[in-house]
Amino acid sequence: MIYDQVSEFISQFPVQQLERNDILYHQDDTPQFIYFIKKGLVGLFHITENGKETFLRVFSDKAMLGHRSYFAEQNYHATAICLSKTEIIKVPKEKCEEVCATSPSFLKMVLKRVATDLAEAELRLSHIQDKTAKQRIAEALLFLKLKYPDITWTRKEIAEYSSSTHESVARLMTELEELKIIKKIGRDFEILDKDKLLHF
Amino acid sequence: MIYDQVSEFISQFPVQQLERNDILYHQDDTPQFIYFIKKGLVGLFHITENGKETFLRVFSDKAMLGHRSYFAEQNYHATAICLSKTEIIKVPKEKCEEVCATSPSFLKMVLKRVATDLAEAELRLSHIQDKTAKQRIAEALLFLKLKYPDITWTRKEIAEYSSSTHESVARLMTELEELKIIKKIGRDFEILDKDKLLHF
DNA sequence: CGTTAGTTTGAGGCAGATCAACTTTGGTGG
DNA sequence: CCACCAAAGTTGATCTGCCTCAAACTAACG
Repeated sequence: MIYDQVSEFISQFPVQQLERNDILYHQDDTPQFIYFIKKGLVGLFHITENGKETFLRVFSDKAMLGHRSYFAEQNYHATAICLSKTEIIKVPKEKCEEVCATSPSFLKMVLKRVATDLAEAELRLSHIQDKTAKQRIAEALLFLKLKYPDITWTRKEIAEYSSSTHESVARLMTELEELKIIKKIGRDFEILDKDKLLHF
Repeated sequence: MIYDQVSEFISQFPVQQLERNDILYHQDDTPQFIYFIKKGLVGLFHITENGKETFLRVFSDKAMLGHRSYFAEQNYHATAICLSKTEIIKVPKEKCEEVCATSPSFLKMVLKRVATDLAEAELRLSHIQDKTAKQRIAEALLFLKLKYPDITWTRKEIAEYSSSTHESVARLMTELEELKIIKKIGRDFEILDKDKLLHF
């Protein structure tokens, strides 16, 4: 775990309290920090010229973010937005160089993380060809709700994660409720039958 | 450049001659080597259960491959296939550990490469939502032909790179020829008007 | 040449995006 | 604590891009 490895080091930096919808950094900005989540949830979203959003990654407790751009030596390719109350530690990028220099195992862990994320992104790419929108939405419901059960995911977020639209998500959720596979609770929902949802 | 950095080290390993369609490694296999291309072209393809192929990455002279799986400590998530006559150097993975241990700058360069590829994959994901199949095919034609002009790309390869079908590629190419934007030459083609193709 | 992998073209169908109108939810401020 | 209202969700109707299937053609290599 990267966080545990560097927890002592990052404890020297102040913790910042953020609310839902607060922005850590904007697409196209130049990296100044690497961020660590002490507690909370952050989403990474890419926005195209004509306003289409794609939900790229989720970060939760002890996750690091901003590292991809930093190590690629690029501006941020996406925007990081808080999905809940979140406690963040910002490490100035100059300090990161110190860590990289002193701890080669840190680099190796970051590389492992990024290499894993690359496979995930490429498999999602392949997935889009292969599965119907309904299947992708079903999988997004499973992934988001099982992994992050405390968040009331909006239809829009689910759609942007599954490469679909909020209308299609609403329609499928109605269908899934009739089949007793999920149960809607206000704007939230719970999963009643994992297996049926997985093999939908 | 990673290759130049390690060229002396890898020169101790034999060069292997491969032909078009030869396979470097198969999806799901466990990594045993890291591969360096001395000369030639290799494509990385993911195949889903029901046989849909996605063209993930292209590797040319001096490129490294197999590193993602090695550093993620995963089996290969895709298959590497030669797109032309290719000279390959295979470095056993035990030897890689030596390099990583002795050369921290090597790790940093690999991390930069993988972090860059991650952005590219995620932007392609976002792209699929945003652009029509025609636009994506036009961009694939540009990318593949301008960057690797000596290859006669098949319609299938272009389709798998642009998340489309070989029929749609053929149709668009006919249309683009009528508009004098490209010119078909046997199975190959050349680009007559870059700008029009880019803004199609 | 003959063979086969690759290409082209047509016809048809449908998944799911889009647009629009209406309802519900849940936070907030009086 | 309730009333309000903006944001989120629902549902219907429509429309079309492009995928799929099929069949005929042709380039290129041995």
